[in-house]
Amino acid sequence: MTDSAVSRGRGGDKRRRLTAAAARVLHEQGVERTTIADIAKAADVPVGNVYYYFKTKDDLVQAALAEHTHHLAELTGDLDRLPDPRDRLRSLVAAWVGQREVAARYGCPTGTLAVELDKRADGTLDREAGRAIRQLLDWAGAQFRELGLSDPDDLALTLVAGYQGMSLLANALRDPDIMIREGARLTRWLDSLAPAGR
Amino acid sequence: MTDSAVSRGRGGDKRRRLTAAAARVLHEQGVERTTIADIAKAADVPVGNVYYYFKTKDDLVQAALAEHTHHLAELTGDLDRLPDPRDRLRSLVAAWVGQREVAARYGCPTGTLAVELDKRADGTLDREAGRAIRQLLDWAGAQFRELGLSDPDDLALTLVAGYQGMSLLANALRDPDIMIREGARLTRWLDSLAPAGR
DNA sequence: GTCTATAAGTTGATAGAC
DNA sequence: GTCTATCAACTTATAGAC
Repeated sequence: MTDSAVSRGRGGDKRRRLTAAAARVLHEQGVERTTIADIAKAADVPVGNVYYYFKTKDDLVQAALAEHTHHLAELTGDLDRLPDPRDRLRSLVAAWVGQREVAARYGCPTGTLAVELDKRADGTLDREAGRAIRQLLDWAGAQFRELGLSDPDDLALTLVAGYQGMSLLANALRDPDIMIREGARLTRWLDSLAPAGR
Repeated sequence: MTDSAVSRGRGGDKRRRLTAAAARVLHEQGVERTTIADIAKAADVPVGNVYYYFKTKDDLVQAALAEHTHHLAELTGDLDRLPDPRDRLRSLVAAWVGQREVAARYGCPTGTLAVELDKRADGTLDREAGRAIRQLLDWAGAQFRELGLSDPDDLALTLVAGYQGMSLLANALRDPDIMIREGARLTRWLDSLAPAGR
């Protein structure tokens, strides 16, 4: 193993480690309660060194947001392999329910981040989380459209709103079973949808 | 007018002014981004004087939370005057839609507060917002029960989750129309519910 | 009871050694 | 490229004058 390989293997991935740590810690603690030191510690990187990779704290928040959207893109990419759009949507709901323990403790990563960033009055990152949610809406809308259902965008809105609502309640009440109950309802709802008229 | 009346009229309601200001400002800016000075300024009370009425910042947060639950209790109290439980629920949805501009900018007061407080690892106020939400769940459950529907608590969960979901999406996408679209869907859903078969 | 001044502690960010 | 030491700003909370 060469020196450069060691350097890459040990220290060269610090940016990646910081991004992953930011995604996790910001989800768990929220943006405002998380300090740069918290993220640096979680990533095992010296505090002052963070600023070599990210000029500001907001840059770290943005990187965490990008990490979550990347994660979502991977998930929908996998689901796209399923031939039936309805199965893709059902599997999406199943994936949400599978994350119920995390959701009950910390909520939906994107949803809770959006709530927090939306409180900002300055025009910095207050709209960024909305784009991540729109990505999910667009994908779900495409599935409903492929199923030949009318008002596919309305259906996507209902599906995603259902997910955000059950995540928030599961979190606020600290009860993962809420994800199971509401997830089952969403699945029944998906099964009941049929193309309009005759 | 006596001196004491003046004193009550001008300065004696400072605690009330602080509570009202806290409820509004904490909803708009979030807990962590709001300083005591922000609340004091909004209430027109000198900064250092706040600590005479509230020992800590968390006491102010708790007072704001109580203000929101009080507001909710007033609303459901008014709705209780309607003879038909289904009308009560329909009016509740209408009230939510009526608040769509505020929801699109700042989200549901209780829901967004819950999201933020749930991020706390210390056992201070992290469960307090959940109690406020459970109050709404209980009231809605009672209405569904009075309608003779089966699984009234599940229905209440679906209703409140629908509200929280549409508020979060309207907020994240800055689009009050989402409240109208999803509100109409919830109303149709309420209309469609019928007691389980004979 | 009301308010001013300030203490005590924390955080984001930078300068500069290595 | 990496890290230590430190600054400057901000925030909660208190002490004490009025």
